[in-house]
Amino acid sequence: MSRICKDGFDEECIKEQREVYGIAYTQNILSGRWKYLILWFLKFKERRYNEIKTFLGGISQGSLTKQLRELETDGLINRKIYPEVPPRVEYSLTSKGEALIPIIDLMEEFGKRFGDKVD
Amino acid sequence: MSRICKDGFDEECIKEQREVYGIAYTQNILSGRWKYLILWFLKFKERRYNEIKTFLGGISQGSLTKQLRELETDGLINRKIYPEVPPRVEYSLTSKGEALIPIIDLMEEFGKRFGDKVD
DNA sequence: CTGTATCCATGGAGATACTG
DNA sequence: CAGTATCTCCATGGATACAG
Repeated sequence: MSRICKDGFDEECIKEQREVYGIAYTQNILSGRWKYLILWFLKFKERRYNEIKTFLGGISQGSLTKQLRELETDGLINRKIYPEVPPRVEYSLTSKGEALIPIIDLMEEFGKRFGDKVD
Repeated sequence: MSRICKDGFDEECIKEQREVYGIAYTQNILSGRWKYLILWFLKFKERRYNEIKTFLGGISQGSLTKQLRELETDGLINRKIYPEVPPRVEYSLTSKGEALIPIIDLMEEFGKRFGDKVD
């Protein structure tokens, strides 16, 4: 993300630097086609790798693993490994990840209200 | 966006189809590196093409025009042309676009709270 | 089951030049 | 001032094959 703000704007925008940065930050950690959906799916309970994969339908393993790693790196989800055979890994939201849920819920509402019907 | 949901999930997810679709819809109309920022910038007042361009800093004309057209097509912003010389065009939020502002504000808050400091 | 490694296709975004 | 038209580049994501 390149420079965001220049000078010469009205007072509403003075605080701009920080506000704009906040938006960009949030957008960045949510960038990726599946992250909103993964987070939304995790809000109910922790889920295993394959549950998420099935839920997302079309995603490939490579992509899913990558998205999951990014979410983990950004501190949005926990990854808990059970030393069993066959392996079991469960993903859950961190508190930071949970703080994102209200945003996703709002997006859901917006989409239901304004999106073209899907039925 | 490919298929989203399969069957066989717990009751929290029954309504899934509609909810997930809502999220995907909202995500889609906000896809693009600059749209959140453009919307945020318009929330204070209507703005001219070059104001937006300057505000965004690094964006090229080609990209800006494209993002603006998409926002207009999705019904998020109005484009008002003043038949003057030199030309003047002002962009403003539609009511649908305004409905997105709470989401962007939440993202801003989240970013300020959890993002690495920028000072 | 839960990954990793590799390659390839696609689309978003920037640069540049031109126009009413 | 406010665009349009091209062209190019690169990151993201998907497919496929292989592994602990």
